[in-house]
Amino acid sequence: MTIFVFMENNSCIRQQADIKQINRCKDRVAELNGSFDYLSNGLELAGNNVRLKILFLLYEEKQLCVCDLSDVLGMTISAVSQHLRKLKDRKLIETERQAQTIFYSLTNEYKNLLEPFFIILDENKILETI
Amino acid sequence: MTIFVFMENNSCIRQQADIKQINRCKDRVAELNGSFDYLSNGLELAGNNVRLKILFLLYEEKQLCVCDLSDVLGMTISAVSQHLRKLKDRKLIETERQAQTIFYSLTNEYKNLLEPFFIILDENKILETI
DNA sequence: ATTGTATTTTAGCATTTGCTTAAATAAACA
DNA sequence: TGTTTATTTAAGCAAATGCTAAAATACAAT
Repeated sequence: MTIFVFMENNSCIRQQADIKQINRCKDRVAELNGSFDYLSNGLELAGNNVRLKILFLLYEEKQLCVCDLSDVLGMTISAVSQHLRKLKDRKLIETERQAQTIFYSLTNEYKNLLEPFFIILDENKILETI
Repeated sequence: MTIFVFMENNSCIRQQADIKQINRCKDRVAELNGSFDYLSNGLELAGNNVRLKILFLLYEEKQLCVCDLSDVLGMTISAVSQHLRKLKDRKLIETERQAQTIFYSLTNEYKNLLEPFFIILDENKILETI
């Protein structure tokens, strides 16, 4: 049985396009599609300035409540709560109730994933890294 | 000279709040403020599913043009071009013209910063890492 | 049961995002 | 010089985001 693989250049207008390269890229994107979704799902939330601070503070302090965070960040409790909800919905953080206070902490999953950044941040070495 | 540091709990309503902890957090946020800005600036863009793919493809292939990317991603050239513009405006990528084709590539700065993620993605080990 | 404390949720609104389609540039080449 | 090729830009629009202010919920303590 012969399988014909037509590597025609049907959408890229560029005439000198490297069709092998393009097909390699297509395969790669298809192969890693789930990982892209997972990663962008997390980075989308971590990319917000306020939420990045929240995530980092939880990394450093292990656990904090909305009220602590609203104080630290100088924001409304309601605003912070809404950020926490997004982070919780997507499993970046989890909750534990202690009496009347609800403490938030990083899930292990995302602690591991975001750690490379937190280490850089922790040492304030952003400018050295780049 | 004596400096009085009033550690009153003036905004967090929670009565048992750990004021030392809150002040430590406030100092940390103030100290790392520039780094938070820098990092969220990049992650905000990398957090988009399409742009994450673009960044990763540039990481793997060294350089690609809009047309290649539009083909690989199955998107309009215009749509991809607008993503590339954002990435270029914020210095995540840079351009080099070769004849009629404009090639995009990662800046060293962000190649280093995003590398931890790309390595995980590259090996498709997201599920092992977390 | 009632009050107080901690937090979430809802509705509303201005702003931003990401796309589409169409028009505009920019440089190579006949 | 005009045409082709590669790409960007602009206008427009639906959907998403992030906040405020007000109302609702959850649990503790009396």
